[in-house]
Amino acid sequence: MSNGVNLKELSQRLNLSQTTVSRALNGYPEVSEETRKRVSEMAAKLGYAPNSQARRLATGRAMAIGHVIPRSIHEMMNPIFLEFIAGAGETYSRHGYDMIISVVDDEKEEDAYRQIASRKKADGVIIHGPANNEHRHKLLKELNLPFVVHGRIPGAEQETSWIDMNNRRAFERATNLLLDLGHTRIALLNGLEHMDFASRRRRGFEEALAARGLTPDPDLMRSADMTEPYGCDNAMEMLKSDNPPTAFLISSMISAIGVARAAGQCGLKTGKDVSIITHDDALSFLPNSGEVPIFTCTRSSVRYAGEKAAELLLNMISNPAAKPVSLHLDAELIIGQSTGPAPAASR
Amino acid sequence: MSNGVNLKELSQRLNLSQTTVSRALNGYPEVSEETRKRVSEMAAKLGYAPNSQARRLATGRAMAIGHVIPRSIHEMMNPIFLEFIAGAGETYSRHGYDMIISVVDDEKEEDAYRQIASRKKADGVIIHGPANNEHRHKLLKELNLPFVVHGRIPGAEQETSWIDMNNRRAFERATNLLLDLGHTRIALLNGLEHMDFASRRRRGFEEALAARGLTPDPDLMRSADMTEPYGCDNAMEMLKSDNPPTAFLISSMISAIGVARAAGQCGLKTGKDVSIITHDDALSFLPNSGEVPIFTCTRSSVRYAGEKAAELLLNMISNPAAKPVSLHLDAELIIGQSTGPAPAASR
DNA sequence: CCCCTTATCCAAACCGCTTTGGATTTGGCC
DNA sequence: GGCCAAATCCAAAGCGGTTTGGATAAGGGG
Repeated sequence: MSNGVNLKELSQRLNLSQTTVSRALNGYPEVSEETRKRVSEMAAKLGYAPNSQARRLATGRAMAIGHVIPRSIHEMMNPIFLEFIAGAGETYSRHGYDMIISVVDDEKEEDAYRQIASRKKADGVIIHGPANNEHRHKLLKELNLPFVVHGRIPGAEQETSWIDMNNRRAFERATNLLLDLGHTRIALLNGLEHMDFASRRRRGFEEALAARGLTPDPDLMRSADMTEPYGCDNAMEMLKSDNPPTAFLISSMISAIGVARAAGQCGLKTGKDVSIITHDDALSFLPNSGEVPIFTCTRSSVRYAGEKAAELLLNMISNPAAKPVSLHLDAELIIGQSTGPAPAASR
Repeated sequence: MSNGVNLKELSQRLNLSQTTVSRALNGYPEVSEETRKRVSEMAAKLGYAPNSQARRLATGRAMAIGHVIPRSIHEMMNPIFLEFIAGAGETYSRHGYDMIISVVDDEKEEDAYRQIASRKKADGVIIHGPANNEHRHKLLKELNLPFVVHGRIPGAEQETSWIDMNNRRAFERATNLLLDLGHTRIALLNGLEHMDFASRRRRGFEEALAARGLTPDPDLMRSADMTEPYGCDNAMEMLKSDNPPTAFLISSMISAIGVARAAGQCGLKTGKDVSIITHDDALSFLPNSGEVPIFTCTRSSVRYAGEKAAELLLNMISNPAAKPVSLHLDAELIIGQSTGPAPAASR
């Protein structure tokens, strides 16, 4: 019951060497099935479990994956990150890996990676939220620390392992849907566009417009942290303008909720007077499901991305020579209650 | 540049013993300032950092705190948890501790704690979301694993260290505010009431009503995971009933947003036709600030709670003999746009 | 000048596990 | 019966730090 038999004591109780006991428990073939059974029974009885630090020291593997998140970046402190973590965490624990998360001051981010490498705190890391001018991957290569990117690093797609959804295509399709419904004044409430995912979404939006000979109105394009008030305030401002949009394309459910609130306050009915398409990361506390989801959306489970990213990384670690591999997830375009034909131009 | 000098190599380069080098770097007094300087310079130059596994093995301290979260519990997979983690994480890294998070199947929760203890994966843990019939603390005591509770364990307040906000009082005050505004039919959209925090909030609500001779209407009290649709659907149902509430008291901003949506869909103006008070955990992506916040709320920063919880725990660890200590945070009652006098009984 | 602190530094043990390189026993085959 | 390979098991050497118990040198007082 009391915690704390170690290998030595266990082996003494069994009249066996530490070697044999260790091998028995770790499934090596050089030990008879009979002894193996005897050993594991005694281990269970005494509640033996190998000290992880000792094992890690001996094997040279940290059996842990690091996630470092700069604390000021709101973008990261967000539920999307959490959901990703949840997915990744499942994979880790299924494989006996620990997940260690470091919340650090921005200027200490590089330091954090260096520490992980030099102190051997983790066998690999995940890069979250790559920016347009990303640099972390270079540091990590230099540090010889395996990593997987959640998202893509522009210009380094070939040489890095990553998992990403098709941001450009998703927003292109969403835009086309709105265009097909007759909307021509479409607002884009994007995430921070110095991030790669947001740039791609914007590109998808613009390209879809361009394909129909439309040029985006700069007044209808915003970019910021995806909070609820961000959605509400900007939508409000646009809706009250002389030439309001009839549709919104939004990068996050949370902001979309804000937009819906603004619409309500303006006396506009969502899905009728104003159309909304949002990206939906399938967050567990913000379900947008049902036969007819509240919001028409492009959906891609970020939790699933977390699971997969973790798998990629663990593979890289156990197979260091392998080439970089990447996973491209396709977002679904799902019709909900928030879209409808553009209202006849009346006002 | 290349990572990987160890203590031995470093000491050889310096013509010193490992002992001296170790002591120099760890600030022990038995080494002259001159050598200490020489040592640290060389360490910096060679990029030396002690291997954490080795250090942990030698010192017997894991220098890590564990957070185990059963994966099915949506309640835990929520942004509140994330925000708490963010706060705690800052404290940890400031003190050189790692944060390890285990996402495990429900039935493996106990197992996870046992492993942390027996394999010495962490020096302590945080208990999240204590239930009415909580049991984890007993296991942890048995395992001799220091812990701090985020929330309170009913019946074990004296013997455990915890940090909590005053849930009962906060909801009592909020209810009183609504009563003062003339509302008598007040709906309670609570979190899962098998959780301690939700029970307390309900108690506060009921006691405030009772103090004015009112008995709560069971039809106006709901309890579930605090999602957006939960708020919307239940509010919708109530508002469409024969005898609708004029005010809502809600356990989470997210659900409050849902309630506001329902109100909008019913053509009711929030803060006029219907009043809303919500608890606000001060989540970074759901700001409810400004001169006049959107929602009238009881506010308590869960991120701050995380920081403090971590501090309590680290103190416990470095001072194992100390008595349990607890921190009781008071939620602020903040007036926003979502409350107003009860409409004259007209319908 | 000698003895006793005090200031420095070191060799070696230890933390608890894995893993290498045998040693010993057993069994099959000619 | 003798020989060789397979099957078991073990002693000891790491892994990379921290820490104990001295040893050595330097300084101070009588």
